[in-house]
Amino acid sequence: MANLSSIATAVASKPLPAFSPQNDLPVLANGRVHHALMSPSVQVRILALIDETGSTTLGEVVAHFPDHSDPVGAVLVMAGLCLLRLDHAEKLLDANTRVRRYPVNGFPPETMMLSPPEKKQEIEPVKEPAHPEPLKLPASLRRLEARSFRPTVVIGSGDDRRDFAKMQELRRPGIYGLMNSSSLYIGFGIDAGNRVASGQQPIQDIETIFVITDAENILTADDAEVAERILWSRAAAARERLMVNGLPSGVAVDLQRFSDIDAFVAEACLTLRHEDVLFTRGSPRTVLAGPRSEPGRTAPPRLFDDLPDGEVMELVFNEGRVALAARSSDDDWVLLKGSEVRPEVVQSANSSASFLRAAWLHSGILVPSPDGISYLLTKDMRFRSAGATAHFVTGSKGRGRGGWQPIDPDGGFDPETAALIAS
DNA sequence: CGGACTAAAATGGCAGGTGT
DNA sequence: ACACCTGCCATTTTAGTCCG
Repeated sequence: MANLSSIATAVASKPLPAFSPQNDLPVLANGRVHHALMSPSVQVRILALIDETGSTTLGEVVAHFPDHSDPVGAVLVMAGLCLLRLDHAEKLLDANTRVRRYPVNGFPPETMMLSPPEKKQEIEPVKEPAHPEPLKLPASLRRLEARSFRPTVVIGSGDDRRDFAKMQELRRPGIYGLMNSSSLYIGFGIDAGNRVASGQQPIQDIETIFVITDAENILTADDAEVAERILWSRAAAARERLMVNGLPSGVAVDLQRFSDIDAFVAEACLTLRHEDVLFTRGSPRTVLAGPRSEPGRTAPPRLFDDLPDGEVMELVFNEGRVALAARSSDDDWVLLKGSEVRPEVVQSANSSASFLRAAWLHSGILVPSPDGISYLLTKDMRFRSAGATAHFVTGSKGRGRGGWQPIDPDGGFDPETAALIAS
């Protein structure tokens, strides 16, 4: 359930980080940087220096602060809070190192920077290896990269949607949800924060908005579109609210990337559950796992040797691969389990062909065949047209209604047919 | 801020080209 | 002759922009 009071409680219960001169961690609060090297006037003078021409250099900063013990340190403190950015910070710092606001016309993300330890991830300019030890590995060992994405979930009320554009960590590819008491809109944006703040409002009386971005900002726009389709499916399957928009299209994606993005979305869903926002029904495990497939996609269960409803059609393609589908009507096709699916997808194919391969391999609906040259469908899956079914199976366009030939399910001109249907 | 309008993109279908 | 791929098209859906 959407419960704003619970959100407020969660925020209020978080202890404010204590900032003291002894504490080396800089803190941004009420628009002001608190740190031993900073004072309000130093902060304002540095920013003014940058704003004169859009950038300045460390040399100019030093020249303008003859009375300051460590003006460069002050700049680094602000850079550490993502208020400033140093060009080519990976090189040696010198008087020519250029300093700008972060990222371009960035505005301090205001109240959102209250947890400096989290922000450490984004500190590019300050090169201080936090964990020097773990970097060294014995030659005999190899470190495996864990999955790549880590969600940041930010939530607010519909009335405050403009504020989402003020957070730099939301000004990047991400996904979002707009909720009122009965409906939910799932969307994605290349600039998620801005999209929420100034985009069209597709539903009435929005009470709650949440935005999910990647903490390391390595989620690309394409990844975000994949995440959008995954989140939509999860929310639709949860049946807690009416989905305003239809199934997003997603983009082409491979299995490993899909799995990484699914894990990213799963973690965000679990977070929303903990805050009592969405995904509150069922067990946490169910929330993490998500649905096996998109709602309405799985056909009704069929017993081992039951024949499917409708006319059974056969598609032979690609050097003898065979797929079977039951056609109930022109817009209701069920691809039967056991059907072969070509692993490859042609370049001109629509995104769904590759997306569904990845999604169904991920959930076990599609498995490699024993001989390894095809995928096999393990469940009856529903499609909206003959062309879409063929498109998925062959991984290519061009096989419309005509590719499917009726067969006689009771008997067979092909002895393998019955086994294929029943398998 | 939000509704109305416009632009852009995705979908499924199909004709036609290409290679075997 | 056949299977398969590409690219175009009409239609539908979604995103973006303007303006009161």
